[in-house]
Amino acid sequence: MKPSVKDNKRKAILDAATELLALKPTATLQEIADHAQIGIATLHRYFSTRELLLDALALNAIGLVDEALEGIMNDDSDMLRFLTEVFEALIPLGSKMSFLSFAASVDENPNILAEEARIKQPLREAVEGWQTRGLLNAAMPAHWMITVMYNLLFVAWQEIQNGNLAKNDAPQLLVSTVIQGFGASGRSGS
Amino acid sequence: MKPSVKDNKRKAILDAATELLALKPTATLQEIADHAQIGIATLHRYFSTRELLLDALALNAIGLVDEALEGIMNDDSDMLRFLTEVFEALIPLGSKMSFLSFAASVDENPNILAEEARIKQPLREAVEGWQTRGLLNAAMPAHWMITVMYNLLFVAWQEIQNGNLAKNDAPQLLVSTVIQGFGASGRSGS
DNA sequence: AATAAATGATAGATAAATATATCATTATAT
DNA sequence: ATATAATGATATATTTATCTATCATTTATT
Repeated sequence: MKPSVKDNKRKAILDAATELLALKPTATLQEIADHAQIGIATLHRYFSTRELLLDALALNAIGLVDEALEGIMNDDSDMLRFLTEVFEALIPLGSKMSFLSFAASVDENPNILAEEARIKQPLREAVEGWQTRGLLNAAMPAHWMITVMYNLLFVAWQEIQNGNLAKNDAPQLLVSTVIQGFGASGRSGS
Repeated sequence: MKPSVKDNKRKAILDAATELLALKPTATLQEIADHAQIGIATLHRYFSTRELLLDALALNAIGLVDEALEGIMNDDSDMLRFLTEVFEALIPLGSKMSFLSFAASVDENPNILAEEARIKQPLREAVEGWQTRGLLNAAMPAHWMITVMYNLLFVAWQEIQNGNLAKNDAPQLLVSTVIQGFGASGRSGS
């Protein structure tokens, strides 16, 4: 069951491709091969068509998110800790998240749309639980909160790439942003 | 100085093209023409090459944002009102905002990058002022706040398009999200 | 070291997108 | 109503991207 060297290379290609396509969705196969530092012939050996590559990218992203969320259980006791762990796990996957939302909606692939909804389930259930408990604003639609959080994962990833945000600061900043907002800590309303 | 009928059509094409490209950056000229409900020959008459079309899209987006922000002055007295007005003005331009950030970074067009920074200036100055006054969290990087707000403009626009969010609810929801976050209204941090 | 597998560069073929040109039809203006 | 301008459909050419095939070189295996 150990991943072969070929599997590793395949994963490296997928990672590089996702990274580039998240920033430049119109990248050609040649550009993708360059970014992955391989010849275009090799790229074709691993993924015979662009369409197959895109499908593999989506499946890879889903698998990585599943893997990252594995083991992060919500014991319903400590919301901030749970959120921090989720963000720590998912920020490095920012480009994958972004690609997923885009590619899935673009390709209208129902399979991938379903998977995308599935991987959002844990966070959705957690949010709804916290709303019931009065920890989160019950008047705000849960769907909006989820959407915002997943989008901010990509924003954070991008800011890290651009050198505007320290990797280690990102999870806390995200938690603070979504829970408290930008308001001064004491009070916030008018 | 009145816009001619041809200018109006030109703008209509730009609007339709932005809308489509924001959702599907890989759209072909044929798809853009279809979405704008014109023949591809007419599209070529207005914009002779794809590159010229993309440049025009960026310039149009910048002009619309300028126009939308015109007249919204920050009197430094009422942060929530100012933010609400900015969001009311910019949410309908969500697809333009999104296209701008993407196209500019993709094309590496320095002109557009500069304009993009310029249209963010008013909000940046306002945020920094509010931080000084203690209305906003001074420990949070202003750059992060601006980036988040501009990204959420597109998210809100998208949610409206998808039918998940009422147009009239969006500005308030955005203000609430960025100022208070998702926390229950009373208190938020641990 | 010898063998097998994988790679990259390159060339060529196919397919797709973009760009140009023509013409009949529709809309607009006067 | 007529003339002018704009449009859309279509055909064609050109460019670009994708895909396939070949072969020498590099890398891995034993």
